Amino acid sequence: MINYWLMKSEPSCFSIDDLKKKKRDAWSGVRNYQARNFMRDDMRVGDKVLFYHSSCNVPAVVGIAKVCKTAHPDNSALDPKDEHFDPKHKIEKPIWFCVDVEFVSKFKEPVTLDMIKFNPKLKDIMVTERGSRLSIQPVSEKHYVEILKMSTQKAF
DNA sequence: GCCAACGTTGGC
DNA sequence: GCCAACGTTGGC
Repeated sequence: MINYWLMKSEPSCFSIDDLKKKKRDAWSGVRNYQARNFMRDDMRVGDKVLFYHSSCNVPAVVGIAKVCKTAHPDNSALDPKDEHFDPKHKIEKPIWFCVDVEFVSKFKEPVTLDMIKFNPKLKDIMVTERGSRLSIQPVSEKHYVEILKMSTQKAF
């Protein structure tokens, strides 16, 4: 039984192409408790991830990744020079966690936020809910499959 | 750059 | 534990 997720990243910071190049990487820098809890408590190896580009010209799901390592302490929080530094996070008492994700595929055409909003089958997906800022969101299998389907269709 | 929505912090 | 002030996210 695997779960499905949507994970947001600003492409200027870390894009699907960056992940493709690196093959796999730690999803570090999350400093939101709800998002952390999803990673720490619910994500398993093999879970599928919709890679979403946020805060950019065309917000969109741009590809697929999968979880390749379960949660471990996110020690970017230890580094005072890191923008995600958190003095409350200690080696012996970590607060922040991240999973590792592995590149699976990049869509030929992104499934844009507009396309998602326009598709009635996706009308209750979390990412289009008002004020939905959570950077890691659970996605139902139906929604996941529908977005995959859209990624193989021509965008009109 | 604006701003609505939401999360976090800290005084009380 | 309340809640005002502040910070952040992210679409537009």
